[in-house]
This record gives sequence, structure tokens and C-alpha cells, in this order.
Amino acid sequence: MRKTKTPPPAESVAAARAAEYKAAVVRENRRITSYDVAIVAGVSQSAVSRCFKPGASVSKSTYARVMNAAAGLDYIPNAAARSLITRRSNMVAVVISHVANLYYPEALAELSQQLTRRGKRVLLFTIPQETDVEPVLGDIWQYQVDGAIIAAALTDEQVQEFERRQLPLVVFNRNLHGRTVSSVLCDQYESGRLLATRLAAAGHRRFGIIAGPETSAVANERRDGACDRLRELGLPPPVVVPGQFDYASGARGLRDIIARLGDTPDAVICGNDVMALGCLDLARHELGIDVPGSMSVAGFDAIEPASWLSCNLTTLRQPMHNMALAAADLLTSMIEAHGNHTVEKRMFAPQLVVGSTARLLPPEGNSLAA
Amino acid sequence: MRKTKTPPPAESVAAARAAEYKAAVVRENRRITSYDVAIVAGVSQSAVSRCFKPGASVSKSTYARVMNAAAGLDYIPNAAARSLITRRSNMVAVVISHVANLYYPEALAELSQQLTRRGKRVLLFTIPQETDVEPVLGDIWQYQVDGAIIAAALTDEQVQEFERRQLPLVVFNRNLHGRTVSSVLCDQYESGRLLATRLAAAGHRRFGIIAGPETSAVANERRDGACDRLRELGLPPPVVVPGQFDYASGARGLRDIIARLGDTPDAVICGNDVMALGCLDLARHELGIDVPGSMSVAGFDAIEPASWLSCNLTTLRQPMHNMALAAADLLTSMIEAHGNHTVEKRMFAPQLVVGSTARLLPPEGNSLAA
DNA sequence: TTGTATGCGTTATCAT
DNA sequence: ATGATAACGCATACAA
Repeated sequence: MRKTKTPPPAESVAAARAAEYKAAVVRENRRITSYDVAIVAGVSQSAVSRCFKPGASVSKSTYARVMNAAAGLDYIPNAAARSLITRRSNMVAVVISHVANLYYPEALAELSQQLTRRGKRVLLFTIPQETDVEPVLGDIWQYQVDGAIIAAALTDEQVQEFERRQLPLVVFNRNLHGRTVSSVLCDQYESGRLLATRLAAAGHRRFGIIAGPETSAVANERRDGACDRLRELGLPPPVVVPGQFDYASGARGLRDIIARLGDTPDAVICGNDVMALGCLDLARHELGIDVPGSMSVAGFDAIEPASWLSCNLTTLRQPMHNMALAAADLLTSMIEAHGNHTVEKRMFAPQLVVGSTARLLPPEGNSLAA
Repeated sequence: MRKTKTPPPAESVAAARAAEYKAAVVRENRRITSYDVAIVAGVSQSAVSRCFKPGASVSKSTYARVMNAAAGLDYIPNAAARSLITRRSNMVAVVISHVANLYYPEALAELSQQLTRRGKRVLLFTIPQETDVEPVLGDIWQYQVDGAIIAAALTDEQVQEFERRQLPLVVFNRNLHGRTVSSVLCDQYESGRLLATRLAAAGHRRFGIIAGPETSAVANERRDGACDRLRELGLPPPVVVPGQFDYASGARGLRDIIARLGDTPDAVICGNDVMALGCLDLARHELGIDVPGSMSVAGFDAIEPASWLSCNLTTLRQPMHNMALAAADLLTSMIEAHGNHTVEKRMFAPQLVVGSTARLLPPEGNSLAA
């Protein structure tokens, strides 16, 4: 039994040592900790900790040795342990309703991107209805998130609980009137008014409105905006029928409106694009109504299919990208502020997307006199 | 100064005591801990801990006192501290590409729902491209998730790192051929074959294929399935053009195919529904092609707009609900197994959705002879 | 059933 | 720049 003639290079010796050490740790059913790295690297545990803290004071040589050992051991700092002492989890709760994500996946995608860019992880909660926030609140408290972005309906008590717990909260696209809570939103009421204004200016008189679910604040504001504006303009009250934000609701809604009116309306304002497309398709393909020749259809949201050739819907766009950006900014600044929460509402204006499903100009050579 | 004549009821005394205690804690800038609850309730800290552990042995009276104190103090167990000792975070990482969520929000919504139902929180990671998993892996290790569901492309090394770290992994809708990793998927290759088979049986001979991005394994398998099957049937090789899974790609793809073929193809197979609809709209509304009279169009996914009247696309549905269910089941069982990971692949068959954009029967009274 | 004591893996404070 | 030591908030083995 002789010793090996050619000793392996120092590097691989270190690697072998790390591998051996690691195997032992695994055998004991422990996890690799900063303490283990310290032993392998021949430094103190606090030195290891510092190496993983950006901007800490460590000499180049220790840093190198620690990083080598860490790599050999597959060491990664434990976020749970860290957050325990720093009181920062770098996680943000995002709450969105199931249906909202189905219809506007852009909202979640943008939020996730913006938060990630700011070094926050997203703890996602999808809820069946936008009024079902309560069950997830417990989780939000437990998981020590640094803040929350909620795109759902909150009660006064719920908002107050966030305050009580000093947890930064941004309400997304939900107008909590009179409540002192930071929020980012698109002006839904004004959206409704805008559509009514433009359609009325083009000479439409008999309006149908396919509203959204009663539980949806967004839907209600759109409807109210349109109704209020029509009343202001002295037009006959629109026929308002309910809907569930889905395609079928759009078709059903149009049938209901026609039944109640005894005739085709001049224009139909739909609570969202999905319903508008349901309404549009029924009108064109089943009822043979000329859109926009004898009836106009408009929606809200500017979802992608609305822009497709076969649809080319006239609708209102919510500037999702900027809204997500604003929400992420607002929340992170609240988190940095560390308790001095400055409440702020950021309201964005909708953008009219002119499609070919609504006539927005007065009929040619036709005075508006009845 | 006399004492109050009517002493407040015991309950409110307790409440007042809790409120006072809480104020003190807040003043010291501490958090409410199980220790605080113990003091207010007059029990030990471990008793408090037990009260929050379902199925622990606590007397009814202690439980009541603890819960009262906890309520008064707004106490909630700290998940980070808990996971530190239990080695369970009850969080699951879900990785999905940005575009995937835009096109199939259903996948994420279903996964989130199923995981929540099983008591797991979702730590969401959205990545720009499905090949960009690497940057999020570090976060996954750090955050001590109990497992991960990844709907993106993984390299061998990446899969091995999951194994090395003993982290349960389920790959969603991505076929990692030959790699021993649990996965849930829909048979994309077979989907491609199926579409080719049915269209060929109806007499289509000159095929165009609008493929998806080269980086998308799903897209490639659909394309390969179709191509292979057409070759088997002895049909002329299809004209294959690339696409990016978006609406514009569908239109551009059809133009390219027609240019390369010098004529309208008999059938176009599109890598997903969004492109299929882009192709369909161009054909009908710009090129005036009769679909399905003189050309058939089919896609994959059965996204919602595909079912709308104006589209009524012939496509293949992936049973998303069952797939999400399977993924959640698979992952949770791996987590329970505690290291004895049994690798399993669950492959689902696609379902043909017969729309009106593809002729699936031979033309009437027409022999197939050229 | 209840309480005592210990450890989970990290950061932060304070010397040196 | 580095190391010893004390938290962070909880769960669990063990003793009572």
C-alpha cells in the first residue's frame, strides 16, 4: 500500500472534501447551513453570512474561500431563517379573482413582472369571486409578506385590519370610495361616461346596456357612468340587463334587450369585451343585424381578441402596463417607508380604441331632428 | 375618586388586558408572538403552540383561554418560524412563461385552485421565455418551497439539481424525453398526428403548417406529429413555416405558405389556436378564401375565443382541469412520500373539438382520384 | 395534559 | 475585516 504518486490538485482536494462533508450532513438528515460552509471554508459562520449580504465588508480572499465552499456544498441561504430576523420576506401577496385572470391575464402577468423586477416574489392567491377575500387573509398574515396587491373587493373592516397590522396594501383596479387606502385604478365611471358621450354624439338614442355581475364594482361603475351620462344628455333611459362577464351573457343580454325594447336598440354598451363579442356575434351571425350599420356595439378592456380582424371591436383600453408599474412602485415605496404609509390613489384614464363595431359619427346628411 | 360602581364583565376585562398588552408590545416595536399569547392566557408557550396544531392534545379550557388571548392580541403564527423547524413551508413554486399565461390562463388558474385546495400556497414565477428557468431556480431553493410545478423547458442539469436537492418536481405539459422526472402532459405529438389523420382522411392533400417558436417543445411536437403522419400516409411534404404563437404569426404564416406553394393549400394546421384564428381571419376577411369550402384551418388548445360563433374553430382540447388536478395530486403525493419519490408520467389524450373551419369528411360524390 | 428546555438557520451587535 | 454571541418565533422531546 503506497501513497498515490501524483497528488490531485488543491482544487479537486477541496472539492472532494466538500463532497465528503456534504455526504455526512445528508446522512445525518440535516440541511447544509452557513455553519457547515464556515467549517469547510475555515472561517466563522458570521463571515459566511456576510458573504451573502451584498455590500458587506469581507476581504477578497475570505469571500473566495467561502464561495468555493458554498458551491461545493450546494449551499443557499434559507429565506425563512433570514426573514425571521430581518422581518422582511421579500414576498408580496397578489390576490386576484379566478375569472379576472381568465379574462385579463395581462394584469397578473404585468404585476408579476414588475414585482420580480423589484426583487419581490409573488405569493399568488386566486379566489373564486372577487368578494371572497376573507379566507386568504389568514394566509397573508401568516406568511409574513411585505405587502399585498389586491384586485378584489375589500370591506372596511378588512382594510382596517391591514392598517392595524401595518401591512402595506395597494388595491388594484377597485375603487374603495372614501376609504383611505392606496390604490391604482382606471377610471371606470368615466369610461362609462365616455362611451355614452361618444355614442350619443353620433346620434344613437335608444341604448341597451349589458351590465356585469352585481358583485363587480368595476362593472357597476361602468354601468353607472353610462347611465348617468345618458340621463344628463336627456336621452331616454337605457334598457339595462344583467350579465356574468362571459360570452353567453352577451348573447343573452342582447336578446333580453330586444325583447324589452320590442325592437333593436341603436347601441349596446357591454360591461366587458367578452360580453360585447358575444353580443356582436349573435347580432351578426344569428339575428342578421348590420353592425354598425343599424346597431352599434362597444365594450371595455381591449382584450386581445377584440383587436382581431373578425371582431375589431370598439372598446376602451385600460393601460395595464402602466397600472401594474404604478402598483408595484406604490407598494415598494410603502414597504421602504417602513410604517409611514402615505396613502395615494393613482387614477388612469381609459383610452378609446376605435374599432368598426360602433358608429361614432352622426349619420351622413342626416340632421339629428327626429 | 371612587372605584367604579359596576365592574365590567370578566370578558371585557380580559379584552382590555389584551389590548393593553398589545399596545406595549407595539411600543417596543416587537411582534406579537406565541410567548405573548402565553402570558396573557396564563399558560406556557408550548401550550399556545399546541393550540394551533390541529390534532394536538389540549384541554378544552386551555384551548379556550389561549384562543381568547390570541384573538385579543391579533396573534397569528409566523409561517417562517414554523417552516424553519418543521421543514415544511406549505408553499409550492409554480413556474410558467409569460406568454403561456397570456394564452392559456386556465392552466395557472386551475393549478392555483388545486394547490390551494390541498393546503399549499403558490409562489408564482413568470418567466419571459420558457427557456428562462435558470434565473428563478435560485429563488426556488432559497424559499424552501415543498415542491415545484414547472411549465417550461428544463435541461438535464436542472432536473438533476432538483433530484440532488430532493425537491419534488412535476413538469407540466412539457415532454422531457428519457429524463426520469414526474410529469403531467397532453400528448402533443399524437395531437399532431390526429389532426393530420383526420384531415387527410377527408381528402386534403397539400398541407401547410404554421409551427410555433423553435424554443417551444410543445409546438415542435405538434408539428412533428403532423409531419410524420403525413409522410406515413404518403402525402406530399407539407409547407412548414415558423410562427411565434401570436395572431399576427397566423396571418403571416398563411401568406408565406401561399407564396411558397404558389397556390392556396388544402389545409393549414396551426401550432396553436391564436395563430389559427389569425390565419382564419386573413383567409376569410382579406383573401376571400372560402373556409372550409376551399381550405381547412385547424389549431390546438381550444381556447375560449375558438368556440365563439364568429370563429367556431376546429381544434384539439387539452383537458386542463384534469391535468392540473393530476399535477397537484402527483406533487402532493411526492411531498408526502418524503424522499421516496416515485417518478410517474401522466399522459392525457387530446379531445377533438369539431368546429366549422375544417372539412373532416371527403367531398361528396367525389372520388379521391386526382 | 402541561411545562421546561432546546434547536431550526439566519442576521445583527459588539468586541477585537 | 473577523469572530463570539444573542436574538428572531416557533415546534418538539422529554419530564412531570
